[in-house]
Amino acid sequence: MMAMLMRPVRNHSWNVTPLEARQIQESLCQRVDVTPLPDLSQIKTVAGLDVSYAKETNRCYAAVVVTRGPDWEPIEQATAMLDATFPYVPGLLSFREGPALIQALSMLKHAPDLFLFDGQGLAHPRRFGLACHLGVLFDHPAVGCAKRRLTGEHDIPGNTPGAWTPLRDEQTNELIGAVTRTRRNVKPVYVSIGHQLSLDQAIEIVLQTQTRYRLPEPIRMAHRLSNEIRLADLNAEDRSTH
DNA sequence: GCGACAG
DNA sequence: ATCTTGTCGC
Repeated sequence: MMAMLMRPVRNHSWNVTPLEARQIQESLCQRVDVTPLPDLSQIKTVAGLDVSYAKETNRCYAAVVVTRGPDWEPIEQATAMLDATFPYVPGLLSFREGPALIQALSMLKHAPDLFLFDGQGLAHPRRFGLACHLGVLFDHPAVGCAKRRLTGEHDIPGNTPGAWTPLRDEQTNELIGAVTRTRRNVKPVYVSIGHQLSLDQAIEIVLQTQTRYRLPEPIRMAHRLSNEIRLADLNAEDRSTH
């Protein structure tokens, strides 16, 4: 029998109301582990994860691409198509994308050393963004790398690759992420802890997996793959309907 | 009531 | 995020 290597060590109902979703976040956020990894150089493979959607059908197309450093060439990929049962609500993204991403991860034959998500981790109103959520469910190292801000205040980082400024909760002054410049003359990205590493290490992962574009290579590849399977699915649907 | 708001 | 053409700039 084939062992399922990538499966959550804990789970919960995904068929919930927005109110219940917030309660789950407030409960699970206590399990986020910000202990630094003992040795970042032991991270050999990074999985980029992303989801695209079909406007009409509301279907989710999840993609995970496992890459190996130092060049971050893809070594394995997996996808999943699932109809969304939850709407997009700022702060509750993981309840929309989570089920499809979990299914895609379950298809992998090799466990990546770390998950890199297209979204926030701790830089979230309840400190439990997508990267924290799946990191905790899989009990696996995870990083959040978002293109836009969800919450927190910050200054603009210097226009030099690697430059970053703290993203803080203005009320508590808590450090929740790092606004990080990956390329000169390009808008910075929002990096935050997902699970089982430090903010410095999360930043380092994003910078190391970045090549010549704004976003880390694993995320770019997952983004492309999710779009590919979506377009393929929509084309197949057209051909069967006509 | 008004503005903000990952994907 | 998706729907969409061309267009400005390195």
